[in-house]
Amino acid sequence: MAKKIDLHPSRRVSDLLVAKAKEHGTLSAADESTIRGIKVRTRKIRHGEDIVCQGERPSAAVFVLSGMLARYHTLPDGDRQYLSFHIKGDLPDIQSLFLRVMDHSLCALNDAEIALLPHAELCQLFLTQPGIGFAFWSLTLMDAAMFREAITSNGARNHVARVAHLFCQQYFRARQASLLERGACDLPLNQRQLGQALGMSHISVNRAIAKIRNQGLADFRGGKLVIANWQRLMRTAGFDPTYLKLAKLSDISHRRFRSRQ
Amino acid sequence: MAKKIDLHPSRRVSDLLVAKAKEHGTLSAADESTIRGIKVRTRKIRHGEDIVCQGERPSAAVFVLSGMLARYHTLPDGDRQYLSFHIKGDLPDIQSLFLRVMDHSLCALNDAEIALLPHAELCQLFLTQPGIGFAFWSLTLMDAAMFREAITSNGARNHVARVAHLFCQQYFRARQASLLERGACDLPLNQRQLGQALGMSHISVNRAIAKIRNQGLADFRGGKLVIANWQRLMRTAGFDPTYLKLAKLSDISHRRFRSRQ
DNA sequence: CGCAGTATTGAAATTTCTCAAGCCGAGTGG
DNA sequence: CCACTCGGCTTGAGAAATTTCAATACTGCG
Repeated sequence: MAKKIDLHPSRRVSDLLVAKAKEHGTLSAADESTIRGIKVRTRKIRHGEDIVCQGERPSAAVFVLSGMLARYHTLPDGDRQYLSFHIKGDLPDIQSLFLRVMDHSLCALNDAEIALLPHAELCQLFLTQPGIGFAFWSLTLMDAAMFREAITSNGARNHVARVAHLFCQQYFRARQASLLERGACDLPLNQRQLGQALGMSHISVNRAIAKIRNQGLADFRGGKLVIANWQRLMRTAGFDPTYLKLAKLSDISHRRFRSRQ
Repeated sequence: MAKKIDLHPSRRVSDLLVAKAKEHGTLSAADESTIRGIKVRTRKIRHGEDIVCQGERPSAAVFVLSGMLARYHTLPDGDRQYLSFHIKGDLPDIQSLFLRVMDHSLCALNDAEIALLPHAELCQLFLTQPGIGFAFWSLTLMDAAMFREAITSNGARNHVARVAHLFCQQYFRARQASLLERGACDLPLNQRQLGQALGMSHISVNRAIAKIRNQGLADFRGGKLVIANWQRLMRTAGFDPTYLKLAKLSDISHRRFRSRQ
């Protein structure tokens, strides 16, 4: 319950946020300084703790600084369906800006640190600098693309491919975020939780992992994912990272400038 | 392939579009007239025809005027995974504005009519009237909420509930769009396609439908969905329409006006 | 009338889940 | 240092769910 509040948000947060926005477009100097002007609070979250719950109406958006967060639905029988996993640099709930209530919850899978970006400030930001708004909009769209991929994975892939696909996605995203450590990345889940993400029993998860391991594709244990053969893993997963690649927005700003003249 | 192009886009399209945007916020007179100023082309699509394909980079967004559209992934083996179904008033691919390439395809399930909104115009619109941008952003967020719900449905619900849930969702949305005809709505899919949406075989779909029918909850045949007992259907589906309800945005504009002063 | 696509049904084959038991490694306390 | 516990991982085997295969109706339409 120790929700420590750090009152002097380090420059680190702004740097990260600017970097994130820059991934999706070129920021003007004004854009950048506006982003740096956002007043953020940081907060430490303990392993397993909920950050926002289904049904709530938060007034700030979460920005992940470290650790891994997950979104999940709570089912009538109390069981969970995990929907997505989030790493440093992600904004897992900007949609809360525009949706009335949370349709799902957000929790920390390990000890994590987040920054809170007040909705009011974000709104203001988007109104005055629509370019920034576009960058954030893009983020929510990639989110949707990941959900689509999950639908397909859970609906149409066999167990091994399903697990392999999740591995690929997490590994790929961790690499994009420079979070790899000697070919490995964190994935602080147990097999049961993996099953709750992939719509399969933990036994099936175990057997799928065993196959992946035995075929020398990857290893996963104790919350660490180690890739052994990336190419073959991608192939058995049917993983195509296109859906994770955002438009550079150079294109968009192009269009923008053109249409302004 | 007869892609008829209607060169005098009726006021009907603008009316619909304005109505759509108004669902999510209050438009100023200026906003409204700007929307009405968008130059649209309308197009008739034939049953089964693709409108945009996976891998393409469209330059206009689709607005559904009549008929039903579907988004789907094409799997390596050529099979399909349907991701969502869209009715009159939907904008099934605004995300194409910001994502580099389509990660999925869009097709017509029956004969349909669409309007094409050029990306350039939309961009321009969002830049000058961010309020409109917010309304459209909201739409993509509800999209994501529907995807989340699909993940949970396909991952955690049994066959009967899964089918029932899809029925509930489509019926609910059709009602919102005033598309009901004496308690029934169109759902121009066969059982096989239903299976490709829900991650189950067409046999299982058939048996699930049979149960739903025998229990007097609903009937589905020949592309028509008739609800017999809405309350009980919702209950067996575990359907909670909260995720389909967008923020009225009165709230957002509130925030906006406040933060401007 | 007959065709083509769709729906329905039964039964076998397969996958997946549930249940149950044993294992392993980390942390704890004697 | 060792016994103990706890959570997570692994494995086997029977039960249940699901898919596949195959055959038979149904329906709208030319």
